[in-house]
Amino acid sequence: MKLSDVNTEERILEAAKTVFMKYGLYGARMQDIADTAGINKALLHYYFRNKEKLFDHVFDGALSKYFQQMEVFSDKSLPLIERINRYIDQMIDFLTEYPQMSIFIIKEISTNPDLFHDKVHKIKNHKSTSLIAVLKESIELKEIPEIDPVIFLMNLHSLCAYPFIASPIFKVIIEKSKTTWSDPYHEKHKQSVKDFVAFKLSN
Amino acid sequence: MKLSDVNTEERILEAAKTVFMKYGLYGARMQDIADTAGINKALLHYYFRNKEKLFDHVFDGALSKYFQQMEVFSDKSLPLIERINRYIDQMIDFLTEYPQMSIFIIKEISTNPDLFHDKVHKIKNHKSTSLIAVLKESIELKEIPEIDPVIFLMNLHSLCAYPFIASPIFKVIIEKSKTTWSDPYHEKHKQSVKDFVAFKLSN
DNA sequence: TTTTGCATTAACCAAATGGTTAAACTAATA
DNA sequence: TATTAGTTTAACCATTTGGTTAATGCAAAA
Repeated sequence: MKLSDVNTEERILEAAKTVFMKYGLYGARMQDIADTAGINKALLHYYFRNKEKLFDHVFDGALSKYFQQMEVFSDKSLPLIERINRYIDQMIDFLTEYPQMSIFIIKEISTNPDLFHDKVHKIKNHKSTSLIAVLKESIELKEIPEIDPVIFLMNLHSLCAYPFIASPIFKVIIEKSKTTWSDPYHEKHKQSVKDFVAFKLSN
Repeated sequence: MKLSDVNTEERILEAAKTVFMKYGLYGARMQDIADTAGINKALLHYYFRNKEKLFDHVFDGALSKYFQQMEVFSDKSLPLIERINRYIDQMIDFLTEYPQMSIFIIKEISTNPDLFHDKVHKIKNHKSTSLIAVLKESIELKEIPEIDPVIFLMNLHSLCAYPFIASPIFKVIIEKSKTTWSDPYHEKHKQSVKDFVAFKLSN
């Protein structure tokens, strides 16, 4: 086995990630991925039998990283609000690093919902305690007000993820009314979500 | 001119809307649109020179309808909170009717941000008073707390639109913890956003 | 009825694209 | 050095796809 083995596969996956994230499954071109990786197109098919196999690798990786962010909900050593606040920090940091992630996942899922169903189930089984269950428990223990856990989860995700998804729209809407959407807003964004959580969960 | 003229063009646009919304510019197939409209593929190019022209028609229509929802912000005859609450009702009703709308617009914009910039500018000029400006004014008049208008606008949009965008994800996450995401949640969703607004804008 | 001009279609084309093949290269191994 | 087995490539193939063309249909005008 040559040393370049790992290297080539790595480079392919990195290139695939970039191209798939930008154009999606349909829009991505194998030639584009090959060029980005600096290799021959046939070599793609040598390492990954076909486009779908390659896509699956990228997509699974993205999906698993995405859901990985939610594991903090299960950390029983922390108070509920603290868990959620950490999730907010983590998730927003994560999305700052991979701003295309949400839109990429959603794009593919909305185009092909069937395929998605199985994949999430496999991942979901790893972390047994979901936020919904945790919330229900806390409500029963009267630790938090009687909110609807599903609505709350939805609102929480919305506040975290949507700004990254819709940033091209916001950039235009906001226009010159403020400077670039960058660092200062990053923290303000986090805080606004935390405020929302505090508002919803305080007695 | 035959009567069927208008009819055919209508049917093409309707079909194009359906197919483009589902697959996006890249993924949509002219043959698919033709089949959906029940006509020959060549007829598409007779009415709309090429794919992009046809897409533009659909996209422009979608974009204009989308931004049209925000016109209520300019209605000076209503108190600010009332305007925003109406916007929430309108927007969520609108997205309930066209659940693919947000993801469609965002998908295309994120793939092709340049083209988008001009289009919004044309539309934006029509409604002079944006929510940001209105908020700034109200803050100066001490009618509402000193919130960051951009953050607020972002949060508001997030809460309204994201649930529709991410509904495939939520459907899986929620799973059997609740029944289908439908009518009862529709109103609950609206109310949760209104609660957020009340929380943010009340002194 | 004949003509005219738009509407519609079947057949076709060129380019793009995912994928294959057979040959060439390369570095260990015998 | 010769062999072997994995790696990489150029050339090629079949299919898909946006788009064209030339012929046909058809309703109103002449």
